[in-house]
Amino acid sequence: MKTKAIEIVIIEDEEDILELVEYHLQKVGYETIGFLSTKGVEQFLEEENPSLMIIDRNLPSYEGSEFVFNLRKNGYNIPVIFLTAKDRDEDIEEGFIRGGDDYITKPFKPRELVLRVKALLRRSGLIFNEKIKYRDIVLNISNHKVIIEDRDIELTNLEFKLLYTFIKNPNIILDRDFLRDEVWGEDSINFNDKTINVTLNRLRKKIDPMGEKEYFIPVWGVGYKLA
Amino acid sequence: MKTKAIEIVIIEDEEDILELVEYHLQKVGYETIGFLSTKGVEQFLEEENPSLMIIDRNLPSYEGSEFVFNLRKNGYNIPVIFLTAKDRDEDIEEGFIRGGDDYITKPFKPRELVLRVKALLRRSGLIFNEKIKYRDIVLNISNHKVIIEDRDIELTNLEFKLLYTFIKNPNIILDRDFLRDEVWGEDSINFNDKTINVTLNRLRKKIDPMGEKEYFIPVWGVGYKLA
DNA sequence: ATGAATTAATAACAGATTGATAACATACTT
DNA sequence: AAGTATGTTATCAATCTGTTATTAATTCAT
Repeated sequence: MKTKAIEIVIIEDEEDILELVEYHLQKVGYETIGFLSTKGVEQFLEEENPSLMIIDRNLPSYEGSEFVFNLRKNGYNIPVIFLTAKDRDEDIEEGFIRGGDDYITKPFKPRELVLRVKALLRRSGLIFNEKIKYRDIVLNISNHKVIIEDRDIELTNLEFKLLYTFIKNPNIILDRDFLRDEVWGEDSINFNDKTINVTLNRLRKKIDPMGEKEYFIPVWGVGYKLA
Repeated sequence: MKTKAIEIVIIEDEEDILELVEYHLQKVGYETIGFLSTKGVEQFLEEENPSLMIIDRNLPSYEGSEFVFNLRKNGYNIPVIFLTAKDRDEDIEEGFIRGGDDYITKPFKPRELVLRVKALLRRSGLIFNEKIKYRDIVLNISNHKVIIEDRDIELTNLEFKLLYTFIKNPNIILDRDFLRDEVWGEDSINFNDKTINVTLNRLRKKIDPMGEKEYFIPVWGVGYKLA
């Protein structure tokens, strides 16, 4: 599983605030890059593809929300949080209308900022929780451990990927093509029909040896569904 | 193709606030459904797959953020906005930690609420369970589930495709050639006249065992019509 | 209106397709 | 090279689905 570092752009002309924000974000593991103005930011977005942007509105030479509006117009879809002293109702509305995803007013609480960043990243599909839970299954993404009812269960890499795929899409029928692409990769050639059956069965045996949980419901002629 | 309305669930025990929120959301074109407590909400989510949820925290019998936490545990990934009077720093943090996407404190500004809803919907615009309704039939395309009057009905893949075809074309006479092409595929060769009859009958038995609904009207010598 | 002809509904059966499982073979890791 | 992980094949079991046969309903000509 690929764990790409998450990089966050912060645009803020007051250096002490910039440092404060960077400090708190770095503390929880994000990479940050600060700008004192919007200058050079667009080029940076183009080259680096950062995951999120935090931007002040009162910036020298280019008002923050206008800058975001222009980014959106140019097709940039990066998640944006405004962090600004402009706190009138109209200001906040303007922030959203011009393409912001969240709006935090100064003075701000660092922990709330971090949580809002995390929530927005999660909703944007850029991070996943290190742990995912479904029914009584707990998946620990970082160490590939699976815990079910306080029992540690060892899964192979393939089995883990398969289970992870289902837990990301619970209650949805995943057809065999999708599973093949997602778990085995799109370039898997000469893919045997039964490979999925067998792998899924090995997974079933491990996470539910008694066969009483009915995690995976076969959908005849289509695929499986995690119930 | 008909654009699916966006449906928003609001859980709020103070009726005047509930009405106020519904009013403002409806004004900008969203469908809303209000609940005075969390009772029945989970079942509703299962059946209707609404696009977003707004929830108070001080609710009778079930604290809002705990409810959301439990939803997340059960695999529901619906975007959630807390709308609550609980405004201490720890409350807000808790809201995000338990799975909220946004947190608005009362008293709130209706226009900001609407904008935050819109922003969150835009950012979430990933996969929503597609569902189609006709009369009292609810088809969930993503899990092939059929719900009729609160009853889950199991259909085979073929039966589902057949029903889906009719629900896509309600009140229109579908002739046998069309049904064959659509459900069985254009390359189906040596197609027996009676196959459609039998399959349709099996479907009828399952979705209307008492035979009182008259979903499918036979059109003599032509095909069938979903009434 | 009546009965023959045509089509639809229904039940029962059979074959075909698919899934589950075990056993084996190969590939991969260390 | 040993041990694990994964893919392949074969067999069995489950469940769909198509066919056929029979009965019921509808149309149409008389």
